[in-house]
Amino acid sequence: MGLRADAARNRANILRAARTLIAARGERAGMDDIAREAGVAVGTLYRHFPTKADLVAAIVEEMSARMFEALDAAVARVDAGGAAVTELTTLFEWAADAVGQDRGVKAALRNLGMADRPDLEKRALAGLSRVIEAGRAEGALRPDVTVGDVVLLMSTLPDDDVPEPARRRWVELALRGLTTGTAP
Amino acid sequence: MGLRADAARNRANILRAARTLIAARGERAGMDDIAREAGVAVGTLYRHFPTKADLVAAIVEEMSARMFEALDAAVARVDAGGAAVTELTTLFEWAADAVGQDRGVKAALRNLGMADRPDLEKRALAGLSRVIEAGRAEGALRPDVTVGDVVLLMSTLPDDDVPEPARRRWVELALRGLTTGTAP
DNA sequence: ATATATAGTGAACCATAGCTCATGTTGAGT
DNA sequence: ACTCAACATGAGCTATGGTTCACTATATAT
Repeated sequence: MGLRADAARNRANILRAARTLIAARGERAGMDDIAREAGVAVGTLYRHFPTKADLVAAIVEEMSARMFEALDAAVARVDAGGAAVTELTTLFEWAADAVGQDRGVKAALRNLGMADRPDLEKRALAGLSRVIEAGRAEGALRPDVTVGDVVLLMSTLPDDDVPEPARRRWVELALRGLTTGTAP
Repeated sequence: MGLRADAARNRANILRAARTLIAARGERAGMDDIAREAGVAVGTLYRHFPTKADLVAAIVEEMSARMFEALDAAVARVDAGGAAVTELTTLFEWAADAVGQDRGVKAALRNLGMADRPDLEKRALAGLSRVIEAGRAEGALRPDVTVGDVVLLMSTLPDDDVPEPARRRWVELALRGLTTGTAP
């Protein structure tokens, strides 16, 4: 068998605490703080995650999972005949919201560009490719737009030190750079 | 009279060292390192700059000065009848290069948005306004583009952890969001 | 019920980095 | 030359934060 019952419970509590604190304070969240929030001693924390980097990686992976859900949903809608630009817009807005609420998301977005998990990266890029290809076929996206462009833009989404309306405006401007729409 | 001869010399050395190390390592540059690079003891460093924030502020101010030169030159060319979009492009490309070579520039760019030095901020925004207004008049910039948009985009320029060609591509995409040009 | 591997505890360790201060040095005015 | 305020020095203080480990507790298989 695998984990002891109490160990499993603690692991879950640690992840929940880390999620909360990293969302709020980013990597500035301390190991002692996370342990206290989880109702656990530091040593226990280190039993489950031998290093802070490991813990952060676990959280970032959770973020990535949420991103995949959003991406998969978008791809599904595109495959069902939905407008690709609409879906791309939705994705950007989803990311902007996520970045605003959770400091860990930025790291997850960066992970898309740089290869930390080659397998997942492949999957993400494949999904995005699907959407972008469709958008180009529709003539709604400029013909030279690549997956790299989208990843590049997403990974430079403004942090949450930029107020919400500005972040939304940023998305609007970024999308204009990708789409074929002309000025009003 | 003001500074003693040796004090002035040391101050200059400190600023030079700080410039170099902050350009290379950003705010991660340590006070001890800067002092050693300047050929000076830490205490001397602290005599001239009572706190690290003060030293960084001094360097950021130097960066701002360089930015002003670029901006003023652009404004002058626009006033002389130059194309505003061209100048805006030049500004973005200048900033992208600067960010790539110097980690301190990012902080200086952020200072444009947030008010740290209200007087200088006013001047920067006035200059940018001039260029943007001209661009709109030419019909080369979309009518709804504001100074805030440009500052917003500039402050999210990719760091130097993004390779050079990608940074340049980013500028291209960002400018597309501001200009009226259609897809090729 | 007992044994024991597995897990938990938290005080202490260590490295880093900003900063201080008692002491020594020197530029510049007389 | 002499003086002294201004300046420089650098060992060490302090706070922070990741990490360890000797010891204690307990879940679970028998």
